[in-house]
Amino acid sequence: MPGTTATTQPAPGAAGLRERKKQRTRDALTRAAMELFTTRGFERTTVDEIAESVEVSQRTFFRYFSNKEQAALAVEELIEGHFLAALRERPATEPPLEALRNALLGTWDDVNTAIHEVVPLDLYMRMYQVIETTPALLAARMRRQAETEQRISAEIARREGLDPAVDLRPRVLVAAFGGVIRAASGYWGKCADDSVEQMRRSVADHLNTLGAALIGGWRTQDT
Amino acid sequence: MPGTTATTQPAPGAAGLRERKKQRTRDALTRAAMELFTTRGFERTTVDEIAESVEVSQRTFFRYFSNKEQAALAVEELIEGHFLAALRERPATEPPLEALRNALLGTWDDVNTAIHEVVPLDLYMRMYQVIETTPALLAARMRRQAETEQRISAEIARREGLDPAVDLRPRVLVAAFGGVIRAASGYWGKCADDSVEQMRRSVADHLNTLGAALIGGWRTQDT
DNA sequence: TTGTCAAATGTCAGCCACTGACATAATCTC
DNA sequence: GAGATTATGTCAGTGGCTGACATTTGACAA
Repeated sequence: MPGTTATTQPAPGAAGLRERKKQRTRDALTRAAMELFTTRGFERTTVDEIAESVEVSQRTFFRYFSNKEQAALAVEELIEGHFLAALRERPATEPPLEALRNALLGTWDDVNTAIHEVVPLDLYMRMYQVIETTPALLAARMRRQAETEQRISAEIARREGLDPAVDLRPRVLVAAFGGVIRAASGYWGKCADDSVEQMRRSVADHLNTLGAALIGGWRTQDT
Repeated sequence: MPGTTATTQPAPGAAGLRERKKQRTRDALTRAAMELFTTRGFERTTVDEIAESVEVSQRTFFRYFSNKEQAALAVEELIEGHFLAALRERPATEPPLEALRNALLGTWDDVNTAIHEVVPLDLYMRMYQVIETTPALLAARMRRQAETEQRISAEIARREGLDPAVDLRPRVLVAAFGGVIRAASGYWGKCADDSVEQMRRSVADHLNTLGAALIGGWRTQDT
């Protein structure tokens, strides 16, 4: 297999040639996949076609992606990875919802540039539409999101010094947070020509609404 | 295809012989599938094996279930169907979260008997474990849950006279509600010998917690 | 009962996602 | 440059899923 190069963490600057080559084929594969998915549709694109267009064997494709869906969701995975990293670096003094909010809005630009290193933005936007209308992709996405929410909850619980097995508040908060994101991006997806900047504002607004209901610290003793 | 007999709505008493036969094979298939999945595991069970154990062709299996996952999630689908029906019948005077809560707790027993008409309860409980540990099933489940949450949000919005495209509160509330359910059932799944009754209590408790933050009506003018 | 229609099932051929095993070729390390 | 690592190609095979068509089975009326 192509070593365990996490999709979310491209090697810093210049690792060995081998690593750089792997990163290139991975990017080429995701890009080719997205290109094909957006033109021909997800199910009407075969893995062989993707592999062929990068001049790589089908087997190699499956060494980079455990399945066809993963290639389609590579960018979203990248985004969530960035978000999680940002969250971990929020100062411990911020109350939960504020940390989530700031992590999201604070890395918005970083994320955009990171995406752009792999695919042009409009390709990603078209891909977004395909995902929204392809059952297999929706399922795969939901699953990943559930996993991510799990990790986020764990991080929130850690920050607040709670036992996530007992106290459900982190989970509930994150579920609500996720709900806002999903609702907002669902809305965004429908207005085809909305800019990314607009979405940022939209999300920010909705998060404010949520805040009214859930904001505030949970710590028993305050520092 | 075997007509559009909704899985969630078994014919009342005695429809034609044809209908009854269909229902019987459908139940037999789900039961056989669950039996095999719980003993052999999901991926190590082939559709041919399921079909064969009911003495039906593989093709017929796929006329009842659009894919292997659906057979594994048939019971959960049944449950969510019941819940949604119950929600629609809650009096319009109840505020949102209370309606959700009452719909859930009020149909608990109905649901249990409905399940029992198809499979023994302990089989369902074992199946629950399998789902929790099988990626493909988690993905399929998440997807269905997302769809259900969507429908629930729509119903809440309707009750409250809100436009779901504009006002995100229904979505957020339902997301939080779903988060509680998922967290509670996740917890339930881990304590192998917990009774269903215990879970009912657990869910009820956690919903109370949530209530403190979100309960109350949203209507602009109260009746 | 019987004839007719519609719906359910079986059979068969085929596509495609995905995997294990082994051979080959490209980097890395010294 | 030799030898250890690691990525890639090739090949054969399994299994999910579908379309097409023939066959059976229950529904309904004459």
